Amino acid sequence: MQPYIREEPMGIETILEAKVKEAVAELFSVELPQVEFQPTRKDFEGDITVVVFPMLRYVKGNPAQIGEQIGAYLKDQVQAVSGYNVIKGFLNIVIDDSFYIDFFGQIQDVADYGYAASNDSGAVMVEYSSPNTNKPLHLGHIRNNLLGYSVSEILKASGNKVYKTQIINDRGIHICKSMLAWKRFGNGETPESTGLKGDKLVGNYYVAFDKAYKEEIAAMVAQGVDKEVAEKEAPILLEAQEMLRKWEAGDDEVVALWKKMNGWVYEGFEETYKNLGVDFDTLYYESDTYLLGKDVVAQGLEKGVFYRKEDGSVWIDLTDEGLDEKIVLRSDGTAVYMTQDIGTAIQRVKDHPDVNGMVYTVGNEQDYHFKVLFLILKKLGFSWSEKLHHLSYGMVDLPSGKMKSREGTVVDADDLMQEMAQTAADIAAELGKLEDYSEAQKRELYKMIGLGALKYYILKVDPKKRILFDPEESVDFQGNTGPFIQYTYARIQSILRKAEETGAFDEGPASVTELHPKEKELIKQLQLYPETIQLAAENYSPALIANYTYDLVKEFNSFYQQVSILGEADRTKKAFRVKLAKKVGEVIASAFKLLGIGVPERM
RNA sequence: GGUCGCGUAGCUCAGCUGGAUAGAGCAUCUGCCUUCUAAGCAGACGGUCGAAGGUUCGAAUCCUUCCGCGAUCACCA
Repeated sequence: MQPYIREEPMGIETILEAKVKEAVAELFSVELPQVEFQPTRKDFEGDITVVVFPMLRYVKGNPAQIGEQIGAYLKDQVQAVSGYNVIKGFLNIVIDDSFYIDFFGQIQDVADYGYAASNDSGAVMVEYSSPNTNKPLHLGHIRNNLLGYSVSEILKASGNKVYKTQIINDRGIHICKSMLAWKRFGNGETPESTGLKGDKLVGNYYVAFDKAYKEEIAAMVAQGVDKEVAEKEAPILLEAQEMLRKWEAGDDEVVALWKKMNGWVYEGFEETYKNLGVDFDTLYYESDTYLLGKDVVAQGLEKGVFYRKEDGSVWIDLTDEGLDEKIVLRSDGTAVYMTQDIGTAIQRVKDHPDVNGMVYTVGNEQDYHFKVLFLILKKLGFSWSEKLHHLSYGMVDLPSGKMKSREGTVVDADDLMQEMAQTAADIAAELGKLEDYSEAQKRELYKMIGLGALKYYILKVDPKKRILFDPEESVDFQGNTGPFIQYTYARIQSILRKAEETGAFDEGPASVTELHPKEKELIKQLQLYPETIQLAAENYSPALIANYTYDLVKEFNSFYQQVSILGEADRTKKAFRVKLAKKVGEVIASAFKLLGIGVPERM
């Protein structure tokens, strides 16, 4: 989406900042570098508050008195200021209803209100998901996908061009383990023959490998072999390693099996991504990129960024930066993880020359890796290295501890989504809702609500905090939740349908001249949407969007409860309230779109 | 042990570059469906912001130390 360029309505802060400076210059002959504002607390009269204390560095005197003088000046000089009061060092300013009415008039027909005009600073590539292909996706991947997708949407809304990407870890010892186990124990099973999703089938063999491996170790230990030796020399492990060597050598049989099983996994992943509602613009495969980066290492050696040890391995010394020495090429000349990531980053810019920044959505267990990666790219002199960001997020843990695929202690992504939809269905049945809907309509709605609950539950938390997920305790559908917000949206749509039928919209151009306090609060909250998007983009934090939306919705429900919309006798007021409700609905839908959550017409 | 992150109500979380009496939801308890959808609204209860120092007119927020939890420090990815 390309937001069109337009004039943003001028915020009250911008106006007041200039006027407060003017007041201080006039009254005290002092230039103020900046003015500090905050929303007025609910227990005081006013809409916006100027904090006087910071001015005391420049203006000598009593804060209450200074506030009083500035207040009087503003009321006299600024049309939008209709009153003020001073409590201690806080100047609370009352903004006239007409200002908010005008503001609403300016935004009510702006379709993509809140979105910034596109900037020209180049595209951002956002990487997320990036799974291994030996097992199905689980709850940890869900957090990763939701964050990556949402941050992409937020960056777009804040004016950036975005490429969504992932690097699929399709090669390595892990997939060889699944392949070997399938070859040994699989009896030719396929997704078709078993009715299993491809990723699930392959994942089962990964577990089967681990079981056989552990049995071999136990048998060897029983025969007196040292445990550590057994772990390294168990025949099944040696065979898997041999398989990896054959793959790297391009062995026909191994490569064919590898293609077949990865193919199954991709079909399974595709289904999961589709259900989860995430997508990608470009894909990278590790099998294509794992050899990249070696030539860059050679260049780095020439430049003196890296150095070679006697055994031939190549390193970078980051001790000056407070980090350690890090290997970038093995003594046998093969690439390590870091080599690959250096090469892949450079490749991405080659493939997409407009890319001027990248976001890596990867768990915080890799904080150190990315710190080093970014530093290396900087030392290699790439201009875009300044604009790399590791979107580091906390792990999703179970009450029993870490999720481990090998041990089967994972919350499966497909199962979880299914359960959430089922919970939504149970609640709807209990409340006796929408009995006139067809089964297909219901199924679609429950999926939307279930996913809304799950996505909101995960995204409302600050990304860097770890999440403890208890499968025994279901995700809430009440209070600060996705369904609560969806429900409010549905209520608004219900009003709009009725307003349409009764023609409540068409009351001519005349607008209200005064606002109900709840209407004023709503417009103030709407005003915050554009800056919230910018803040969320700067901080790579969907949680800010979630919290904003919750505040807006809470405010609307309070308004809805206290003020009649369609029951209002005054036709002008009624039309205004309908339009206000419509705008709130649009912003809810817009904000939820940034979170990747849908909104229902009814629920 | 070194480095990084986190620690706010019984539970889950907000709290922007320091600003007024630290806010929500869940849970518990009270009211509100003959008026636009009660997955809602209004209210009660609940906190030495991990601890101690420091900077400041002012600290949950910044600095130092300590405690607790987690991650990381591989010629693994």
